Amino acid sequence: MTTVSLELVQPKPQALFFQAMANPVRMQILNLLREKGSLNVTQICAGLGMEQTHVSHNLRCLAFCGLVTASRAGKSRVYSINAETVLPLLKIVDVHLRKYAANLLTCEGLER
Amino acid sequence: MTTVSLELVQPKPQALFFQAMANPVRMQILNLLREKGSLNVTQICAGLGMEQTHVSHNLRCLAFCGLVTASRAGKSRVYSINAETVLPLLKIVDVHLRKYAANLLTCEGLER
DNA sequence: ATGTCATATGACAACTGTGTCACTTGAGCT
DNA sequence: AGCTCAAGTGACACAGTTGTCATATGACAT
Repeated sequence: MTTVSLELVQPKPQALFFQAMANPVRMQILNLLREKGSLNVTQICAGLGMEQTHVSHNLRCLAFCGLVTASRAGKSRVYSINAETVLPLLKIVDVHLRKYAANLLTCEGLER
Repeated sequence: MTTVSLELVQPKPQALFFQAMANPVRMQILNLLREKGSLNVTQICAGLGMEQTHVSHNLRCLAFCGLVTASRAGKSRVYSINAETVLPLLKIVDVHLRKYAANLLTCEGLER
C-alpha cells in the first residue's frame, strides 16, 4: 500500500538523492571536480590518493544519479560536475556548516 | 573560535549533512513541516502514521543537525523547519528529481 | 591480433544505520 | 503528593552500505 501525497513529493527518491551525496569519498570527488573542472579517473585517484576501483565504484553511483556527467576522451573517461544542481546545493550546505559542522560531527547515529 | 576555511572544504561534515537527510522518514518529516508549518510530535506521528518513538528518534537527529528547530509549548514540543537552509535545498532537489528520480530508484548500492 | 593502458564490473566480509523494544523524563492537572 | 499525557532515551537484531579483492571490458598502438 502506498500513501499518495497531494503535492506528489516522493520522499524515497529524495532520500536516495541525499544518500548519493552522503559519503565522504563521493563528496571529495564532487569537491575536487568543483574546484578543478573536468577530470579523468586517474587524475581523481591521484588527487585524492585513492584506489582506482574505489573511485570508479563511486563515480558510477554519482553518474547514475545525475550528479556528474561522463564522456570519453580517447582511452580516458572524463567526468564533470552537474553544475546546475550540485553547485548551488553545495553553496547552501557550506553556509549551513559554518553553524552546524561541529554538531554534525558528533551526531550519534551518523558516526562515520 | 571558528575554523574558517577558504578552499578547505571538509567532506566529512558535508557527507554527514547529507546523511542526515538521507532517510525516507526524515524526508517525510521535513516535507510535512514544509507543507504544514510548525507541528508537535503527536501531529507528526498522526500525519505520517508512525510510532512516536520512531519519529522522536529522527527528530532528534534533524534538530541536532540544525535542519529543524524545537521549542516547548505546554506539554508539547513544537518543531519547525529550518527555512533558510532546507527550503531552497529541497527546491533544487525537486527540480533534479524531475529528470533523475527513476535512476535514483534503481541505483544499485542505494537500495532502500 | 596482441600488448598495454584506462576504466568498469562482480562478489563478499566488515562495518554502520535503522527500527522496535522496554523504560525514563518532563509538564500540567486535581 | 500522585496521576496522566507528551515526548525522549538506551539497547539490540536485522538489513543496508562500504571498501577491497580478483577479473573483465574498452581503446589505442604496434
